[in-house]
Amino acid sequence: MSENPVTAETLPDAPVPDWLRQLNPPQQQAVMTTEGPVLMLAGAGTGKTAALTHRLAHIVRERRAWPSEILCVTFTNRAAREMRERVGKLTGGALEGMPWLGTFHSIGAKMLRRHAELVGLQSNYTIIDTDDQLRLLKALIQDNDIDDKRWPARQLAGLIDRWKNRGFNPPDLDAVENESYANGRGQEMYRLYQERLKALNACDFGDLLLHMLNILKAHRDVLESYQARFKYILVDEYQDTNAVQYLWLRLLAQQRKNICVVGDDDQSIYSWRGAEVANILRFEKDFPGARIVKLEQNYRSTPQILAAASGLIAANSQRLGKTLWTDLPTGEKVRVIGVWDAPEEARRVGEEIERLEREGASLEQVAILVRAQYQTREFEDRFIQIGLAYRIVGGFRFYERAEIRDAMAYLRVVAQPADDLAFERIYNQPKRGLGAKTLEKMHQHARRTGQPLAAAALELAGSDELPPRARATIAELMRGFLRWREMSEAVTPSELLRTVLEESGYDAMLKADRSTESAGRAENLVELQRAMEEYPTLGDFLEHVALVMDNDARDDEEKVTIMTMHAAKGLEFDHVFLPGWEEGVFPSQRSLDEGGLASLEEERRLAYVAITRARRRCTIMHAANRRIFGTWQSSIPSRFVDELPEEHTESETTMTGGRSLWQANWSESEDPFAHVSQSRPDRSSARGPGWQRALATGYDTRQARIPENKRSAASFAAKPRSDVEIGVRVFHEKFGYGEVMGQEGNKLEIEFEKAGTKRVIDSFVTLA
DNA sequence: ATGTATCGCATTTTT
DNA sequence: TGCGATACAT
Repeated sequence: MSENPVTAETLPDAPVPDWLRQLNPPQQQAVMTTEGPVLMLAGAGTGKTAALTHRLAHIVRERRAWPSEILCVTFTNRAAREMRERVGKLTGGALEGMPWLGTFHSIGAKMLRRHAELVGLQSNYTIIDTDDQLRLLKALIQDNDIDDKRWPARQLAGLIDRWKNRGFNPPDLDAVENESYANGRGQEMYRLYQERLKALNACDFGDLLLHMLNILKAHRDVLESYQARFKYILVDEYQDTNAVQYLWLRLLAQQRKNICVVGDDDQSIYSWRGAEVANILRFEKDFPGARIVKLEQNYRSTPQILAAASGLIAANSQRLGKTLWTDLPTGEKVRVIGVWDAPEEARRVGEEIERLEREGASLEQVAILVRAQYQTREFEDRFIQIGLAYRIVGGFRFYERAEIRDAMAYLRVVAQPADDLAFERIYNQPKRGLGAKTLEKMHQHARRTGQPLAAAALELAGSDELPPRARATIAELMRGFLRWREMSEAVTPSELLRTVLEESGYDAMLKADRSTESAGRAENLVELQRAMEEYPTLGDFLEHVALVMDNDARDDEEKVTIMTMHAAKGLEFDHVFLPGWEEGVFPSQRSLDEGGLASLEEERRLAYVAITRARRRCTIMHAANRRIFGTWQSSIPSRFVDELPEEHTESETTMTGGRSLWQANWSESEDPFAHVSQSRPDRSSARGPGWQRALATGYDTRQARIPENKRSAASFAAKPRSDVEIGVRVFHEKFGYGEVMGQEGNKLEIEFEKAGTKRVIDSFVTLA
């Protein structure tokens, strides 16, 4: 059967196998059209992953290719994992490896390990993260007498990143690009940076793709071997590909042209990171005769949600244009709620969620999507107060924590003695009394002798260049590394780490530290050891950390998810809250200022993505006052609010037409000040001049204006804890240690050592 | 070498 | 407002 290829023309006659019947006709077409280029335009919620996974399974089941002959690229580890699982199920789990299913970067890294020598690296090269990158650039900038105030390392990092994304090697930069850093020294710095990386046997993220592209371009034999291997190529989220990724794919697909890309131009939200929507728009030109399949039936959202999103995105000019439809039953209109200020916004969301909970909704199906990370704080504060379980996605990732990176740095030096960046990170961590002066000496010596830092340090320890104390300390540290390196051959990575932490004094340092975080840090390190157990060699683990930095903290408790709209792409929730729809916040001021129409349209696409995450209910909010960078600013509703089609939305506001917000709140409780005067005596004078002013401006009235809602399940009803009383010392996960100053029902007033006085729910603290 | 005061500045983010 | 970096004192 495989010698009789199915072409697009013969498709109509091809019988659709039973197991594909559950797919709709366009999806079936996308699956069955295995030969030749295919562009799948898949709107939000139209079952594109189903189509993609079925297509993969179909190719394998029909024996058109072995799993190892299919290249399937995604952008995130999450997407790759999901794909792997779902294909596994479809093919009866017999699919042992899909070695070439993964993110662009992990596939790039894998290929590069095989051909590293072609770009002057060894196959055990280190993948450095942005933190290392920044430190390296900083040193470079200083060495070259560039004023890092005027030309910050961040900026150079950003430029280099952009150049790499666009496929530029240092010689490829034109005058304009070169001028963009330090008056025409951009190219020079880029070149020096690349040289430095090579000397360190290291790569940054951009290199994983760019080096590989260089290799494919320069070595026909390598290119041909991959062209021959990959009988089929599948690409997810094609609208997010940047120039390098595009060039990569075009080279690899050139021979067989069996490439299927899936994307949605309306969901392109990463152009600021180098993604080029143009890639999807010109696919037909690159691959003449490409079959275009549109997935337009939405299986996710109610007609109202879909209509609101469609109406909004229609305001964009640059679109391929799709018409999403659904036959799901009618639902509620999209709600638009105007509130007075950000704290009230958080309060409203909290109340709504508690209501949903009472109605039987799972917190797992509730999400709050914000434009920027800083907006999460307001909700975090509020949810802690009312005792609502939440999870903030993004923010600090596990592998970005200082203690984890320290531990990793030790392991990196063990695995790769030339890893100066790692050595520099930990040579005085824990504090050993080695400082900037010692480091400078080590650098000098390293440069003179052309050795890595660690080797230079070892030599210095045997000379009189350094004071005796420093020499002894370095010698001790280096003995440690030699011992650990020897040991790494014999024991598992996990055991090695345990020994290193113990012998380096890192454990002892944490134990000695009585601060709030040290206990958590120690736990994180134990968690790291646990995670390492899955990896046979140190190298395997280090690559995993560099590339698969996901930390799906799999906890069993049901929680509301708070995250950015960007992070939410590809996810769905029954109930979605979209706070902060105000001019300047969303669309963000920055994009309005510098990006012009193009970036306004990207913001609009972001709004589209956000709304289409909702399955059943979508609530948009805007506040009239918000504190930004410490100062209160009044704001007007986002233009996106006006762009929502009226017939599918329902507006409500707590403060129009003279009916003021606080009046609305008063009506809920007979004496709104009762609890205030009890727990906050200092505010009993709230009706004085300060109060008048507050009424007029909206400042500083939050405590008074927020009587605990009586329906707030977590705040009331609960019995006070009997084991906590005034004067007791307690521990709180977020605020640390503190002393109980007051108790009222299940609420405690605690004076925290670090965080000041807070009111918290007693179930959130433990006895210290 | 290390701890404290002050200044400045502020998206989105995966790998 | 709150964090991080840098400058200064110990």
